[in-house]
Amino acid sequence: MTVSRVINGRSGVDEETQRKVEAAIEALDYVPNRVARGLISSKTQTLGLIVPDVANPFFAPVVHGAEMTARKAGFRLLLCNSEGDLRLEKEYIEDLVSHRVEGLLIAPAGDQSRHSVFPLMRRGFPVVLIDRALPDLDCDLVVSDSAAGARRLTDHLLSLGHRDIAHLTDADDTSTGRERLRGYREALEGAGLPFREDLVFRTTVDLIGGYRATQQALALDPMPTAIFAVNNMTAVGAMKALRERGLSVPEHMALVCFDDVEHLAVLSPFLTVIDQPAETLGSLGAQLLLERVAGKSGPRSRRIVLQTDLIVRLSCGSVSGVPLRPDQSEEA
Amino acid sequence: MTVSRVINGRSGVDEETQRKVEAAIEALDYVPNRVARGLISSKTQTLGLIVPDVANPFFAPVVHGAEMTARKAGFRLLLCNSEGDLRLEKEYIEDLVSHRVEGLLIAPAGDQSRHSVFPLMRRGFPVVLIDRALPDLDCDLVVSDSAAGARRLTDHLLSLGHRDIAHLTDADDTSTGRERLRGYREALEGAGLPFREDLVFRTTVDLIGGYRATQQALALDPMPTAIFAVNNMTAVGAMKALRERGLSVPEHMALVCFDDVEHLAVLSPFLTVIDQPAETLGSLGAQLLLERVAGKSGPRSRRIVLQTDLIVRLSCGSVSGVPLRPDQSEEA
DNA sequence: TTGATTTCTGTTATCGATAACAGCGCATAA
DNA sequence: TTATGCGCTGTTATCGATAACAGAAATCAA
Repeated sequence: MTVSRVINGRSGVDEETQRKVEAAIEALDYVPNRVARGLISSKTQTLGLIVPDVANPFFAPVVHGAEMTARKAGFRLLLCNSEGDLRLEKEYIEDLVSHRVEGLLIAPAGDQSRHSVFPLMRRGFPVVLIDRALPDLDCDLVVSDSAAGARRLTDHLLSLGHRDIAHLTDADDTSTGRERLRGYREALEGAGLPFREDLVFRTTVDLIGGYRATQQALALDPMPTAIFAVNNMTAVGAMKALRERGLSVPEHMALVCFDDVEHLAVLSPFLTVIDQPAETLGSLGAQLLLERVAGKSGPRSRRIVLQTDLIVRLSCGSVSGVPLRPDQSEEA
Repeated sequence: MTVSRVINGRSGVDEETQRKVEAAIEALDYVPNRVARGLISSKTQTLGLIVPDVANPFFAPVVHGAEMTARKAGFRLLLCNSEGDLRLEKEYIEDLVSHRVEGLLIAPAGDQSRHSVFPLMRRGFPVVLIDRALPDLDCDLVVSDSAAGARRLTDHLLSLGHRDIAHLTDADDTSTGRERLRGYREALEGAGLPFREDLVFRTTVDLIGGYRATQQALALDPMPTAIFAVNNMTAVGAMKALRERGLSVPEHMALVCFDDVEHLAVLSPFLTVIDQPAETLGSLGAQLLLERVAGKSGPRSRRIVLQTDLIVRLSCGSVSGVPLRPDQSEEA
């Protein structure tokens, strides 16, 4: 008991005793057992973060933002990689809960993640979703405005004269994919152009998916003049397919996508993108979660939609001779 | 007690009772408390993994490999990001130990990490180092053969006629940096060329560091004809500096580095690199650690050095008119 | 029928930290 | 002298799962 008092810096311990205890701790390499502490207080000071792909450079700042915010509040963050696999994601959720993390920050693998998340919510377990919403699930949420971003990217392409714009997206099982598709469609319709289902290519939103979808897009006759990839890795896959066909950006094909990634931007400084506030996504998500854990947030769920930035580079060329206008850049 | 028996699938429970218990578990959303289980058994079935930078694409497969191996053995992996900061690294180590992870897999931030790692070893706590060794620390270890890789990269440049080869590396506080510098030096001396300290640029081994070091290298007179960057991010920084000076690879400058990263390779298909078996680094490290946790490994420490692959692309041009020989590629 | 055995379920004690409280010694006040 | 308070340290009970064992009911053997 006295040892416990010393460790936790409580008052009521003689200075002499305190010194003796500290000496003993030093001599024995004693490390207090947080497992036991967590058991009695049911406070593990730990949050869980599940992302579909730690290897995706978009998630690096998300993780970083969440971690910093958690640390500042004296919480640590357990990071798990669901690999976009619903089964694995469910396993991790159960695992983290049984380890008594005090709350979960989840970037869901897909719409079906709701079956894993809903039981948590029903129990009143603190959960915050980031990056992707789940259908029919009234949960704290931090996302960026995908539809608006997609509209801006598409408008940008339209303003440069592009009419046949291919869109590479996922199999309609994420809110981000749906919203970006909606933005794409709205921009087309706003310009009085028809929405063509044959220009929408559904695939896995990674390098290989982008590669294959682009191959299909290039097989169209006439070939589209622009490609709007739903995220960075899909765009990289598109680059690969284009290069193999001897097509270069922006001369033969315009290419735009979501997510600005520093090292990709250096290597392909021509890519026009929508930049999401990834670090903010993570830190705001963690903040909402911490509030909920502390019981400071009411029963109502909070939905935060962050605005995005259009960064115009050189990847869009011009179809009808309309020149590139660098002043369109809205980069900060 | 009967509930415990049902959960753990022990025998000696009536079928009827078992069904009732399972129904109750379902109805109550009951999740067993691993904290309590860990307390009594002191088996948390958890390993810790500390890496200096989760955002570095090199570490993504390392993490993945370690995670897969841990999972297969019924362990989970807590991932922590030390950001190359010794203080943060030390904090995470203490944190994970007090959470009673059963072993630690550490990619150390730098040589000074030994002050955090040594006390663990003294206590007999299971630790395995990956990617980087620590001086005077006799610890299980999985690294790749940096010196040999650096020799091959340098030999490749020499064989193409390059003589003034700049080397971008860190401030001599990681084993990988030292070993790569040694390989570079040995290759030069093997070719009868002097080792020139003025061609070695010490910096932080990230994008900004590579950028600044390259600016310095380009200020030399005569300018080097080749740059050997110690890792992928440093090379990306070099690309940025080169482009700003209007220099392109390989026409004006050869560029080689360690680490092959898929999406970077797609965007810069000219980069000649040493490919480290990153996933193997993670999975072998986890395997050694699991053996040590299980007490299956003796007191002697095991040191595994993995061989690397030279992947020749087009980034090295030729100074003296020696043509590129594509058959030099040793890609699998 | 009675003791032995098997099958099943419940009790007690334990892991380590700590909340709540008990107890001891000493000092000051009445 | 006795009562009251304060400062310090130790005891007991607790968190939840489970090992070890105890006990109850049913079955079997003699």
